[in-house]
Amino acid sequence: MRQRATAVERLRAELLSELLDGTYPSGVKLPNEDELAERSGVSRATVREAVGGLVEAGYLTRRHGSGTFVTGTLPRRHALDTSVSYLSMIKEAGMTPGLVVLDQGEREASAEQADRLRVSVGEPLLRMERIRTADGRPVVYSVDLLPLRCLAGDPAQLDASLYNVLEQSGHVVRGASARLVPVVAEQRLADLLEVEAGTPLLHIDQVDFDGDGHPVMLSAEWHVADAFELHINRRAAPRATQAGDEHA
Amino acid sequence: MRQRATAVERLRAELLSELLDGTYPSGVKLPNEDELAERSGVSRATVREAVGGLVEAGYLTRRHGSGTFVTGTLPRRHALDTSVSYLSMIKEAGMTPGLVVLDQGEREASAEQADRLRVSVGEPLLRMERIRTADGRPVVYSVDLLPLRCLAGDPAQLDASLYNVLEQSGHVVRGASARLVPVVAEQRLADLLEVEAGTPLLHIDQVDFDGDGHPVMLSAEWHVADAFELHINRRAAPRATQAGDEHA
DNA sequence: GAGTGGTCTAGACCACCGT
DNA sequence: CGGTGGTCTAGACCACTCC
Repeated sequence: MRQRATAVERLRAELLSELLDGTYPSGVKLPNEDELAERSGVSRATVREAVGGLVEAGYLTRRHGSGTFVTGTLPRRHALDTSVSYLSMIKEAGMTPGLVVLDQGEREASAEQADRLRVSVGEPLLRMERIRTADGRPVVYSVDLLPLRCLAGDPAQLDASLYNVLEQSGHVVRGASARLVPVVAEQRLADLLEVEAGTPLLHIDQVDFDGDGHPVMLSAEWHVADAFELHINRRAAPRATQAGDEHA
Repeated sequence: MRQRATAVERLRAELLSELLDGTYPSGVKLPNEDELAERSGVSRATVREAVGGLVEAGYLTRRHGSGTFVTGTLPRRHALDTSVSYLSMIKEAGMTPGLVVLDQGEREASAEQADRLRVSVGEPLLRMERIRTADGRPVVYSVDLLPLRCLAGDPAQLDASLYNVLEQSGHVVRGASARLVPVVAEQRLADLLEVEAGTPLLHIDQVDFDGDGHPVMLSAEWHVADAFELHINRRAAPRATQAGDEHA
């Protein structure tokens, strides 16, 4: 199940560790790409790929002709496009995360759930209904569903993030497709999240995928709007060939 | 001002055109990477980079050992992480886009606006207040602010997308940082968007950046929730080196 | 085993930045 | 001008899929 990490992944993880432990503080210039390559015993192309991932994630900034620099301000830690674990998002926002399990049990997959998880109808699923808190205040109510056979070990031992549990079972979550829907809290949600009925909430309906692109978890979440800021970083889409590109 | 397109960009645009014009219909397998390379007169690395962008954008799917395939169904979705122009998003969703200009004028940058746009307080800004429609129905109300000096030509000639206008002025929008806030429509917004007061809306507060990373536009938008689906594709963040990666 | 994408190398030249 | 990132090449070997 475990696969040897690539040179790119190893170098990227090493660089990130050095960024986090202060070896390269904010604003400083990294060694140039040739030197990083030589130092790590890899080619420059490998360095560029490793560094590129950290640039995309916001840790580093490249300046053509000048160098590669550690990003001054902290990257958007709670950016919806990159982060996947709310536990770490809350922690990195400087708040104390908490978790209240409202319900934990086994369900059979409905037709729709089976379709989205690409399993058979009736497949046994673990269902977790929880509330996340930040500094004691409810911020997210969520219902997660995942196939029991994706889990190794004792399902009762589910203290940590479901992402960690999945990872220990050989399913590293590599990405997700999420649908965003603004809603207003009806009475039950309002009570759970300790807000007034009618308060605007952000509903996120999400499918998580592992490294092979297989769906491994369904998450339905309701976020309190002002608990902490939800950000996304957007990139321009690729563009087709068009006329008029060649004239002066 | 015009910069020669790279081989990667040219090939990517050419492939995208062929995807859109039906040369490669849904589900079919693309020629393999060696053949694409030879056919286009570039190296395989260049092909991989061009194709990789289209995979990220969701047009293509790679299957290790099998080939690269045209993504099956193009879902009607509003992918907030990749697209930046709503005009084209609405078009690509198969609906007819419309635009109603409520107000267009010049304002001086406030302290907060100047800070976010990195210009001086009082800098003249173009302000556009508009409503986008899809098949005649209001879907987005927006207020855009951008420095007048970012614009070339006649400011009265603003029929097209602001992104196009910026591009023709030498500021290609390459990305954006957006804050998402679920809200409920107060009376004025409800009237403008033809919904009832209290209807949940998604508010997006955004800064657009050009290729150099300089902010070029502020956008405040309010989206009708059920007009079409708002999606984001999430990717796992890079991870630092950790213990326990080497055991069997 | 043949075909394909996944990773990596060593080296080249270009474009941009600052002095 | 030297240093840096940006682009690209030609080729190699590996890992996976399917026949």
